[in-house]
Amino acid sequence: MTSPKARIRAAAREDFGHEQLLPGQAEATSALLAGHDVLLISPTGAGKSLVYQLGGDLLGGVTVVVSPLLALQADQVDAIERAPVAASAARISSAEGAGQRDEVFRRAEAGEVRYLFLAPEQLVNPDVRDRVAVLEPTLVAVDEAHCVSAWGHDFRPDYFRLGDLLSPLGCPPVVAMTATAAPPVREDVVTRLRMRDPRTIVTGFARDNLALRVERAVDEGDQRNRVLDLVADHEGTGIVYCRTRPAAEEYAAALAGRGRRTAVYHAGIGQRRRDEVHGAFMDGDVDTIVATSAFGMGIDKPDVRFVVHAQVPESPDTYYQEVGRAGRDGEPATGVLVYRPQDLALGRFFSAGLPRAEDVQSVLGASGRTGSTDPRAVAEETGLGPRRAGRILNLLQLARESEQSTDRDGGLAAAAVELAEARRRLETSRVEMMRAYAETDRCRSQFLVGYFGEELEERCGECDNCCAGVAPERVADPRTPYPVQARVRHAEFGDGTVTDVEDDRLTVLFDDVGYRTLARDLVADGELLERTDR
DNA sequence: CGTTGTAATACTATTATTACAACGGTGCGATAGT
Repeated sequence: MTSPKARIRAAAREDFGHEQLLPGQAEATSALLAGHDVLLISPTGAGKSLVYQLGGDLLGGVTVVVSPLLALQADQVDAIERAPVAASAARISSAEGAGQRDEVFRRAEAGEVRYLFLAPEQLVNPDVRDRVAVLEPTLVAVDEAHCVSAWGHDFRPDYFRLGDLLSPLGCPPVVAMTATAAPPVREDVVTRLRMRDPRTIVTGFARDNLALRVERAVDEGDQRNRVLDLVADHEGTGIVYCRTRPAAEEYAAALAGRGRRTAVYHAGIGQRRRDEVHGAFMDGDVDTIVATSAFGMGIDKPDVRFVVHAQVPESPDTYYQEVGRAGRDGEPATGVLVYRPQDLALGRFFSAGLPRAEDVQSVLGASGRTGSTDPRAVAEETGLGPRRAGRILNLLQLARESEQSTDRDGGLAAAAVELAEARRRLETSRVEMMRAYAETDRCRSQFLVGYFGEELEERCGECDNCCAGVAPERVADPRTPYPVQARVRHAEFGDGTVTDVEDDRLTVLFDDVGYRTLARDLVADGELLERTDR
């Protein structure tokens, strides 16, 4: 009898043509084979896809892959069909007609489709859901799983319901994959997908070939000049990230005027143009892409030499993801943030406002009367927009799950509003953590890795703070009463988990108010902050 | 929250000041019109 690891290695070699497995791949796959759910956090390009491919290959049957972008699905379908095992992959989406969809299901029922790709929205259709359930999938893979947390709340509400939508499939093992997940995001993914006793596997947060820098701009003119000069100073391929479409257009024009081979990319330029620009970027016909956050998932070009942020993003989560597109080939690369504190204000604008108590009541009443939790039906009944209705339904659902006590509707509505407020506080605290990153004297890699709940023992030696000699040596006093991961209770902020310890302060992720950085001498006496896990 | 553009008000005039509204990201699916 061969060991599971040997089976996995053999399958990787024979069926997918990989002589070596990357860190975490065998571990994650064997956990799946043993029937566990797996949360796999690992950088793009570190072979997350191979985990569900191997899992599906070895478990047999149909693997359902939930993936957020249609373009991403197309790439992955192609990749599987090119593999030596020649497993067949197909997808269900609005891009195919009813006839093509029937054909895919017919082939899948005949055992000819091993990997079935779809967006969460497809599963909302009961017909699709039933036909997928008939296939009795043996594995469910959720790609870009952080979307469950980041988008599920109101942007793409069906992500929020993904756990519900997957439950008719018979509860096969689930592997959730993402390149970035800070502790609250991990928690969200696990809860929303109803993962059971999940194994969390984390690989490669530190990026030792990436030199991080922050340049502080005094005003808008200074900011603009710095961005343009930074791009001029860098050879090779790069990405300039902006927060708004007009800003992206403006920088692209200015860079093109300076003779740079430049293209602009955002959701307003049309799908056709987006495909062209992406193609030109991959082929090396364009050096510099100036983009909004639309230029994101699925961008995997190994030789990006620099990423410049013309404006500061709303969270370290987003920043890490965007700057992480530099230097995937392992060669030296730089990530520069041009920082003007005013730009942080946009984050607050973009975050959704709080629902009005009367709307919550009206949604609660409507869904009670009709017995429906379908956003469209509730929107119809209440006269609210489908988006707003959907968001409130999500909040009510959350309130039910966390409260258990559904005794009074008034209590439930209040709990829903309270949850919206807590979510908003978390978002605000993320903005503050981004401010802290921009203004820290510490090693920037240590800061970012710490934000994601991991620890980097040594300073990177590459970032501006390390190079300037201002980054303190490893900060944690081993005798600290509040080590990383300790559970604590604060007199004002409530319960939380220590996420980062420095010489003179510590950062705590509070359950109700998000991240807070506390001065060590203020909590030294143990009255303001107490440990609750021992 | 911050920036930008427009209108109203200030007013020896030609422009200066102020008030205020508008705008700002990410994508699925379905549908209407070429």
